[in-house]
Amino acid sequence: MTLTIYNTMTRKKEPFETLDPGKVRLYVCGPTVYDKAHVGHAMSSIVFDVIRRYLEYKEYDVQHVMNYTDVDDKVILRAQDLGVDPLDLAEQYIDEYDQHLKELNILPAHVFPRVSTEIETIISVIKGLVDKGYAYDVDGDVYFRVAKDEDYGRLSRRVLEDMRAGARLGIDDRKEDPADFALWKAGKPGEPTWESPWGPGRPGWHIECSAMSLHHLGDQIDIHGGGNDLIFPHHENEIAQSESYTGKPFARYWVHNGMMQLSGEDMSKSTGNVFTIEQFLGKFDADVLRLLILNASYRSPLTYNEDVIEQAAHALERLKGGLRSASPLPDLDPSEAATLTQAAEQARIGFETAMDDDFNSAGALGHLFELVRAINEARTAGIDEENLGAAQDVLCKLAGVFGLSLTPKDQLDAEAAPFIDLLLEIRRELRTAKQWELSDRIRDRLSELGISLEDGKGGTVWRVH
RNA sequence: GGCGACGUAGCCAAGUGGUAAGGCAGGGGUCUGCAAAACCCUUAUGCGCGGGUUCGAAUCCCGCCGUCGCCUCCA
Repeated sequence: MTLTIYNTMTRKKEPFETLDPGKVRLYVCGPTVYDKAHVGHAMSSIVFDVIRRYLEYKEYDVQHVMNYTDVDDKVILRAQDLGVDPLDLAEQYIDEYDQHLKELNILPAHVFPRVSTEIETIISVIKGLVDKGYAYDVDGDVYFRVAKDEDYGRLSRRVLEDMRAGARLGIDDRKEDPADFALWKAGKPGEPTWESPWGPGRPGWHIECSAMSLHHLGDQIDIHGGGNDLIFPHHENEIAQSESYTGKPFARYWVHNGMMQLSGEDMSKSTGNVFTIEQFLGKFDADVLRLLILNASYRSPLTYNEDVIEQAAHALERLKGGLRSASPLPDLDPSEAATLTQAAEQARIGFETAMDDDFNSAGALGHLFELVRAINEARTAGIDEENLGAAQDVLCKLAGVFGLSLTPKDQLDAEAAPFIDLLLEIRRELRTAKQWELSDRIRDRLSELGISLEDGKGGTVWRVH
């Protein structure tokens, strides 16, 4: 089966072909670290994590780079407000985001470059652009000469003329063209600055990604990702910079995730202000956020509200339910095993077919649930552990492509288990004696403490809910 | 104003020409002492509205209505 990927550049799904066979160079634009990260940032990281996991599932060797923008207007402004050093502030949020990536079970990129550690490359790229006539300096600033790039605007399908007419900010008449953008900004007091051929200053926003991608992945990459809010101007400008500098096509596939709908007062009410990743993880499992995202197309805007979170939480319970252990019965119809094996195989094929179609995770998820049902049916029929386990392995492997851990919530201390078992033992005797009131009280009280009891044919099992 | 998305059941959502996946919620049932979980049945003759093309349309075309994003701060 062939993987097809929607390419923002062509606005079409295209068969996926890599520059080097079996190897994928993946660059994803990471956050500007000026504040706590919110679930929208998590969405982007999760989307590209799943893309990476699926590529690796298909046995591609993926080289993944994600940057942190630690030098930027927003960081500087925020630091000035707080009266702290901008780089320290950035460092703090980078640490936090690193932690979030772990908690969200996102595979770490192979390289996490930052502006502050890539100044050398950035300056040499800017220098190259100036030498080739694609950039010019004015009073310590360096601007990209948009007019010199005849392809400018082809990713966002914008016409240069319209952009000039629509220029909103005060026109800076030191620029040759209102559409020209900054590669290097002359330093101002209180800002972090570095020495450069144009005097002390700092990089503009767009140049960092061109430079980092070039530095860590080479002149050309397979996939460049980010939120669709970055298409213009950020990615458009990256293309202009990179291609003007190398003279080669930059990224083969431009992949953009849709925005999580977070703005507006209605939204803050409906979510109880669970916006930051920290807040979300304080209340819900990381798998819930994954499921919420994977249930929809990565390219579409995503509804984010309390209902949807609840639904995802319930859906997660159902998925986990598929992993419960067998309760084998002796008089099993032998065809059950064959039926289950076939269901697992169908789920695998369905999953891959969906994912091959531009990472259709919602379609793929449907196949996971179908497998869960088949597993549950087989368990009810009394299938043996080995056959059930084989199907559950398929479920886990496919769920793993989604980065779902499906692990139970923080299990109680191991010390609690014997006491729960003791209560169950007493309850069993009470039930034998038909002391329903007392036995139900144990069940109800345990439930309040977060332990669910399930009375089955083989006895009572408990789990944390 | 320019560019671009989207509108499928109570909610989320897949599905780009062949007769509507999946999840959540709801209803009925099996199991159970009662529950829970699980399983079975059930919930859109219908895909924003109106036309058109076609043997056949959620899917293609035209118009209208509505929601949203971007237009040099943004994952």
